[in-house]
Amino acid sequence: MIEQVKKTSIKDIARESGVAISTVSHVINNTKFVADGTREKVMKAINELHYRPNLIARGLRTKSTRTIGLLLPDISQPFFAQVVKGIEAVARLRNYTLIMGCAFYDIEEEKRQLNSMLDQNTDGIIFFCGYDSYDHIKRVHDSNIPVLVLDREIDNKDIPSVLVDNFAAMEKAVQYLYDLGHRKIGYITFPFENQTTIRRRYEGYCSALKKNGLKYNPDFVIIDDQMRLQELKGTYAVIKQKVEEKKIPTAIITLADFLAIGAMKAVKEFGLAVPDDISIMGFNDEMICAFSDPPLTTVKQPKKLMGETAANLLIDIIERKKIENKNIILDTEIVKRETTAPPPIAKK
Amino acid sequence: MIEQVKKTSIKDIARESGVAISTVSHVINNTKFVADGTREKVMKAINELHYRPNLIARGLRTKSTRTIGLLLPDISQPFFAQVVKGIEAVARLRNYTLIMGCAFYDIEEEKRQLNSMLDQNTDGIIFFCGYDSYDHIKRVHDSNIPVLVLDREIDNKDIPSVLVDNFAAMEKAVQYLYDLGHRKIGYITFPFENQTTIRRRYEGYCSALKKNGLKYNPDFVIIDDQMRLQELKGTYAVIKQKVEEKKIPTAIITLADFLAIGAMKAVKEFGLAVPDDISIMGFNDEMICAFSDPPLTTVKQPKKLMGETAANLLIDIIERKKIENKNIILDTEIVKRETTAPPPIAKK
DNA sequence: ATGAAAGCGCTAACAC
DNA sequence: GTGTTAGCGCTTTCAT
Repeated sequence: MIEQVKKTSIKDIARESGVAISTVSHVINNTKFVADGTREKVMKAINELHYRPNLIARGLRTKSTRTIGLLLPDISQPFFAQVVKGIEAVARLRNYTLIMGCAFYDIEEEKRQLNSMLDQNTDGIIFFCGYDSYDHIKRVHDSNIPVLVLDREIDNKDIPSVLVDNFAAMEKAVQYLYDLGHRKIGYITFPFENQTTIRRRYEGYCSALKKNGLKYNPDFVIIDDQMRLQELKGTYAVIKQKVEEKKIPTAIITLADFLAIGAMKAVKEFGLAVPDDISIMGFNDEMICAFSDPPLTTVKQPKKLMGETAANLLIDIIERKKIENKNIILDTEIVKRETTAPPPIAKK
Repeated sequence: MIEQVKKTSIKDIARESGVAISTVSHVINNTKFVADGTREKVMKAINELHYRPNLIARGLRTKSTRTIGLLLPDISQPFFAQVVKGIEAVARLRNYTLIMGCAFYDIEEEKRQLNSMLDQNTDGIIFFCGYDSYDHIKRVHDSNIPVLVLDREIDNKDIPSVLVDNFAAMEKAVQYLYDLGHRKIGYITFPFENQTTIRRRYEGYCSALKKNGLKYNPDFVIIDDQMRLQELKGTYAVIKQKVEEKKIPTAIITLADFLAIGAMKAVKEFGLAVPDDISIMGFNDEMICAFSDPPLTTVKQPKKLMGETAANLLIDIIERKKIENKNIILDTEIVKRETTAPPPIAKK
């Protein structure tokens, strides 16, 4: 049978160095002055016995675990993974441990995991994306556990947040296509009843049309749920059908790059050239965008920065640093590549 | 100043329901028979006060935290993220919490994070990929903390592992190209001094050449480090140069899909058609493979399954279940798409 | 400058 | 069937 080797504890160090437990604690934590000689004896014992404080015991005592919880929809999606990279980097740098859970847009699952993180006494929690849902977040916030919402809009400005201005980003993108000469601009999105970030992009699209005197044409707008879990395949299938119905705008902008890449494949199979016959634009600036054929014009979200900003803000709050602004909005930028060009008519 | 609301503890439940603390503990954990009436009273109090056991306190007492640590190179790389998805799913299902750290192939960083996980008393640790390095893993294993290596070969069969047979996989892939008629088969890889998984693929490549009486031609083999951190861009740059030197095989196989996609772009820019002039083959079967232009032939690693298998095996070990085989090898399979075809000469 | 001891919330051995 | 209590490893108050 496996037998756990007993780890050395603060007691062992105290005995070994001939001082009291509390003294050892004070040299470890620098929490009181300890005479040089004593300190050295203690350090010697610590090194010799390879002592490392038990964080669980410390956590029980201090109520601080130096742990942050991260709730997100799905780590396997590149956008999420890249943001998480930023969070992880800062957590590590600032000496926090990251606990991660994926909820796959299931709000009950999210709550379940939230509870299990709370049970672990995480020092703070990041709600990264996921469906809109307010109550459970507010409840945690109200019980004075630091929380932060990342890429997930909620009205309550009391709750710290890190967001991108999705509305402005999409408005800018559509404006870019308009300025290129496009007047039939299509939009592809998931349904967005429960996801404000996605709805904001849609509203940005609508707003840009309006600003430029363009009429909203439902034939050019695809709102479909089958794309959500299968961004590439789903979009491909949906576009295939749309193209057959001959309802084709001169430019399509999508909610996310993978939708754009799926769309591009479908469109090309119908003999349409990108961007000569139709312009296509994505959103996110995934790594792959530079290597699609042709390389995809897109809107860049500062993924790593989003993660870093969120982690830093949350940890600042946990550590009760002074916060100037707890609702941070990050900028996006259009990355022009080769899938966008003036429409065919304009060129003639 | 923020004031933590005191959480309700087992004591509160005992008082509220008029029983002893230990009784409450027993109803929570089903660890002794408790009379129905008493149990009900306790449950009532638990529900009314929304009591949830403090896992930190329990962990201190029981030495079990229901937590598993995961050390990996970089969560932002799709391959890793997809495997992690499998790990996370199983951990969640079996009621374990996942602690994650990225070490970016820095062995010192890996050790640092390992230590911090150990400090947190994780019940087990998964070493997922990363550079070869044995000692720190062995040390943990020897101190009877469950560990598992995933996609990271080490000789010691005492240490549980989940691997893919990289040697056989690459051999099969090269054989596939050979059978298509190719006799000049190139290979693109990172250097592999410290990474057995990557070296195995290379050895599989060499072995397949040999088996078929082909001579190893250094002109067709690219081993370059700049591709590691910038798989797409790096490969693109490297290939660009190679093609200029006119050292072009009729088929190229790569260590990873992104290398293949970078290579494809470079090759196409030189006016070479894929697969008519040159066949290209990747490794991993990333989601994007089906949507590159043309869709990429590749070797599929069972990413999610790797994660699930690893998590299940580790947890089985943690829970001291009976293990039949603690060194699991998973199969790969060739996914034929449209970047491979007989070589131009063979077609004439 | 150092030590003794209480107590964080829980489990489990033991007593009744 | 239920209660009492020691103790997990640590921090922190209070004495000395």
